[in-house]
Amino acid sequence: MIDKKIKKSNERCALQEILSIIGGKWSMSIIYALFPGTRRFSELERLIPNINTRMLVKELKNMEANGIVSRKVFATVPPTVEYTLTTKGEKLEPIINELHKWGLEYVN
Amino acid sequence: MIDKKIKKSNERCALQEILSIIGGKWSMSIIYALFPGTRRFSELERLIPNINTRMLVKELKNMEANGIVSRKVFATVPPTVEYTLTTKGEKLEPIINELHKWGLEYVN
DNA sequence: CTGGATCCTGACTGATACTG
DNA sequence: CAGTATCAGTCAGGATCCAG
Repeated sequence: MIDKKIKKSNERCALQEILSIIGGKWSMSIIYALFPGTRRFSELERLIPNINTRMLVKELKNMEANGIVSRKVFATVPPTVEYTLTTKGEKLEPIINELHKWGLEYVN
Repeated sequence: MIDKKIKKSNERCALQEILSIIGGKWSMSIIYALFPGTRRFSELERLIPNINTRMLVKELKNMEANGIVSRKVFATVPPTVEYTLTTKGEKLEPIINELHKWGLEYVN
């Protein structure tokens, strides 16, 4: 939706398209929590401090729409939903790890 | 200012501290524009499409406060201000380039 | 040229209540 | 368990005008 507006801008705007996908306040934390593998909704909610349900849902939907995570629903009682990184999402692992290292070295 | 609130959170929150520094909508575009070297304020404004003056000022101040860019003022008429990446900021180059490549490959 | 000041909108947030 | 709905508050981002 937001993408549409900046879609046809020039190459230098690529970074902004990327940020519209993974620049959300919680996106990277979620991706980070998914690196080890599949997680259930409640696991993510527990693993990511201070996130609330609504934001987690929102980011997960956004990232699913952008093909970064895949969502699998199991028709059990109680319901189970699992989130996994797609190949596209996994490619972000080295980048986010580098960013994380940069933060540890230079932040504070 | 925002940092204060999340300062004492645990390690998993490191990503959020980083995002509070370079997660702004325009931060990465500005850093990207500074990779080749020093730029004047008006150069940045011209190089970064769709940014407005206030946001550029704001982000530059934020990044200066976080030690990512350095600001040099020349007392000329008309005034000249040059912005340069610090060492800390230059360390982001490979990361942002990787992110950029990821975007070119996977966005759209 | 390089910003500061102001006003305004939309995104994010927190708390709570509710559903399949 | 995995969300949706609503109200209300804060804050980042955008537009415009003004100043040294």
